[in-house]
Amino acid sequence: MQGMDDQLNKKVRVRVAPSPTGYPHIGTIYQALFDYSFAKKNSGTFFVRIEDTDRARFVADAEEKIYSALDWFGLTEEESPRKGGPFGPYRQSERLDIYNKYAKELVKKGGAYYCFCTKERLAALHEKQQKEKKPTMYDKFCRNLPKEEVEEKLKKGDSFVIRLKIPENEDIVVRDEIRGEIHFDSNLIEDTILLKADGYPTYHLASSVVDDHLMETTHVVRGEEWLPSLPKHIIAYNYFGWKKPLFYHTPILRNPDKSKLSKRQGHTSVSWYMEEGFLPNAILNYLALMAWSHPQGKEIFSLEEFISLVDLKDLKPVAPIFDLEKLKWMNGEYIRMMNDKGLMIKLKEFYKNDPGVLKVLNSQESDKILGLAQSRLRTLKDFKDLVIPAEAELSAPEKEVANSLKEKLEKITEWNKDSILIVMREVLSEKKTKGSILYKVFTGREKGLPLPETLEIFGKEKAINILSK
RNA sequence: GGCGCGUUCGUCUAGUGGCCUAGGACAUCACGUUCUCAACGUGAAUAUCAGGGGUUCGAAUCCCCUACGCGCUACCA
Repeated sequence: MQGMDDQLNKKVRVRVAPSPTGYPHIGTIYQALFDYSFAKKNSGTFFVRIEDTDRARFVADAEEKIYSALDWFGLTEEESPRKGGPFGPYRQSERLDIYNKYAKELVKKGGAYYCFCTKERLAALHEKQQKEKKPTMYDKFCRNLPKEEVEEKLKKGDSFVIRLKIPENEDIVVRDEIRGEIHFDSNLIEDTILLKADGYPTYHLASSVVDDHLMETTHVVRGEEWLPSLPKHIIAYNYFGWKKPLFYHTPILRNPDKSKLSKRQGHTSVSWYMEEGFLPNAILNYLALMAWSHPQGKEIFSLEEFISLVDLKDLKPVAPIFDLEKLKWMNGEYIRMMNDKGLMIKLKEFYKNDPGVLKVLNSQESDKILGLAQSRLRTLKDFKDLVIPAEAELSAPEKEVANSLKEKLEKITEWNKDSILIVMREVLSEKKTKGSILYKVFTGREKGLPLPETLEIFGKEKAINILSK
């Protein structure tokens, strides 16, 4: 507990550290939500570090997209490559000399060593280990190479990596603040690579140790998939003699089949949620619920409320299945909580490239239409089907209903929703049909915004026109 | 295979030794309202708390074992 007190005495600094290897992942937002909220609660700093050390998977505009995703959710960071800050640079590819320096320092301290093994040798080794059903891990071949031999190879310009020297025969005890103490047998931990042959660091050196230390991260919030490598990081911290941050491994989001949330089964891309008309606050609320529950059991709560209540140690260790249905329900709740103006802004933004819908939104009657639509939306995307009729062929009986309706509507002298409703009822009882058929006639769908109200808004002429088509 | 984490309704969960014959939410179904679809209201169904052993007067809650699920096991993060 000593460690915890120490950390709390320092200014809270938490980070989200995405890799620009694709479009922003909902999991990154999930992490950022806890980071951001915890930082705000403790008047700390939330910052972004871009982990672009994997050149093979690098995607050029991914970083830009990460920022716009963060902004969209209102989880804007204080320090980052785009904003700068006192601990920069915040892009790992610009910190290569730093990692290099610390890797070599670790070698000097005896906590790491040069390894000249070829990928071919490693591949053969793993194959052999697999055949023998032994753990596939590095056999420490270069761990005790004579100094002179190492010097010579380096001078010759041989390709090398630097590996972490894992102590032998030790019970490594690490602490995850959510789960408590965890024990690992050091003999089962690989002498992991810290610095790659291309001079780039791996996560184990750059992110988890050097950067988090140099950037004074106090609380590391990261996915559960990192738990197995925690002992490596702890060992490295110990070699350096650095004070460790507190570690929180958040439960991973899962697909309906329980595997790690993936593109194939779930929706992982932030842009998908944007395109489907989800509200950022609703998503955040839902995400918070995935690893945390409100002390009073509330399910709907604002970011502000979450910030005021959140404590990282209350996060749950159980990996939840991401339920899109519940998210949709929640999104609908958020839509219903908005005032007319707020909803209008969201809709105009969402449909900015859709002239058809935009025309409705910019019309005189838009407020009334929004009022009718609001309780019928689960996502912003639902709005279009409510206001833009579908192309549909009417059957013979449907045409008959349409004609009868037209005839009666034309006779109305006082055009309002009550008189329209009377006519609708007449038609329904004469033709002995359900109300849905009236909707089919007007909208091409068997459902829609309440007809008396919408027809009143449209006016007699327009209503008759629709039926004349 | 090895190591680690996890396990309460289909799903998200409440629950920290007696208030639990297990509560809430989503989804489902029914009813009410009704011009359709929603929204809203009421109600129903769904969990032998993974299984088995302990500890205890008493266990979903503590301990052990087993099973199952997931994660990791890369010069990815």
